[in-house]
Amino acid sequence: MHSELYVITGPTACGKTAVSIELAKRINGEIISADSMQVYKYMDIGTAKVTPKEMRGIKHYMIDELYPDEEFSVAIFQKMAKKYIAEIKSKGKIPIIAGGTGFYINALLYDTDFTETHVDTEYRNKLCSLAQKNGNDCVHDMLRSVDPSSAESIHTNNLKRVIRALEYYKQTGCRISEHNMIEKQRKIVYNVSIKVLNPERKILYEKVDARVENMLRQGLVEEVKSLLAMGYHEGLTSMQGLGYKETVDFLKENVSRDEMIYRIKLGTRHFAKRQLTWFRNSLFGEFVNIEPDMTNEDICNAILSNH
RNA sequence: GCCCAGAUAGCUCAGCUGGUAGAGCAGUGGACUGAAAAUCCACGUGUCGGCGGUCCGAUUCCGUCUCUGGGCA
Repeated sequence: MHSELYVITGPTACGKTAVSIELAKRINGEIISADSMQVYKYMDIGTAKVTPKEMRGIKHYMIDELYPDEEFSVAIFQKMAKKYIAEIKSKGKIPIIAGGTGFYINALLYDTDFTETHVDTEYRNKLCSLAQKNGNDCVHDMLRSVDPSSAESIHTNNLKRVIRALEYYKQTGCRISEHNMIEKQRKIVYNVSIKVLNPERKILYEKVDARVENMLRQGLVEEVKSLLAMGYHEGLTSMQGLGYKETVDFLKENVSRDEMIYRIKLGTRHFAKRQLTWFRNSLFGEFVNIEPDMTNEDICNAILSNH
């Protein structure tokens, strides 16, 4: 094993957690979670967070780092993860990045530059209400006038990204399209082995359904109730997570329990599909096909064999 | 047994008075560089239940059969 860093990723419910722990045991590693939701405290069932028992003594980072109302972003993730990589290495151990948020993994591996801007909620809200009043075209036209290239590549209806591009221009005076072009030239800064766990699609979807059923059995609804009781409202980014927003809708009696379950399963399937698109076209990880009868040891062998 | 209503894409259904079909959802592919479990885009041929008949031409009209609801006995 010549890699200084391992990445274990894959679509949700593919079995990353158990495999990464097995790998950590095998190579004397510690795990950094690359997951946009498991960072939050109190959100355990809905995020399928590793339990202390499952960890089997392997130290995990980037889990339970924040309260559900704290700001989190790819930039914060990158900064913290870099720190933890150094920490793990200094102990003579091997860092393993495990998680399904491809965007975060890329930012870390390519060491994307995020130092120039901050979140401007006021400006975002202003643009948002402008779009609501005058239509998405209005805001998109604003972008076209300052950054035609971005306007060209970002669809009018993708308000979030249109707003971010405008925010970037407002704060830096530069076009985000130019910034992105420069950042895209970056090379991976680690000697890393990137593995994408890839079960057959049909089996993956069955696993997703089973996992959702299990979450309900474990008390997802109670978890969401308790978050709401603690004052974490539905508008928070954390509460927009899969399983959380649907459960809030159920508790508000907007949808039936069956409808809630259907939506969580469906949303999770869609999510898994989006993740795979990212892994294929942006992360360029090596896909490891997972057969139903493979044990975690088998999968680790496959991960370690060709490197 | 009789009466009524249905039978159209994987699912739910649209298809004025006949010119071989179209939406939503599902599914698939894609984008993404400080909200990413978010946000956004693209892609719709299927014995129009079976068999006959009328017609230049039937998913559309007629007959009949099968099946599914509902009602009456």
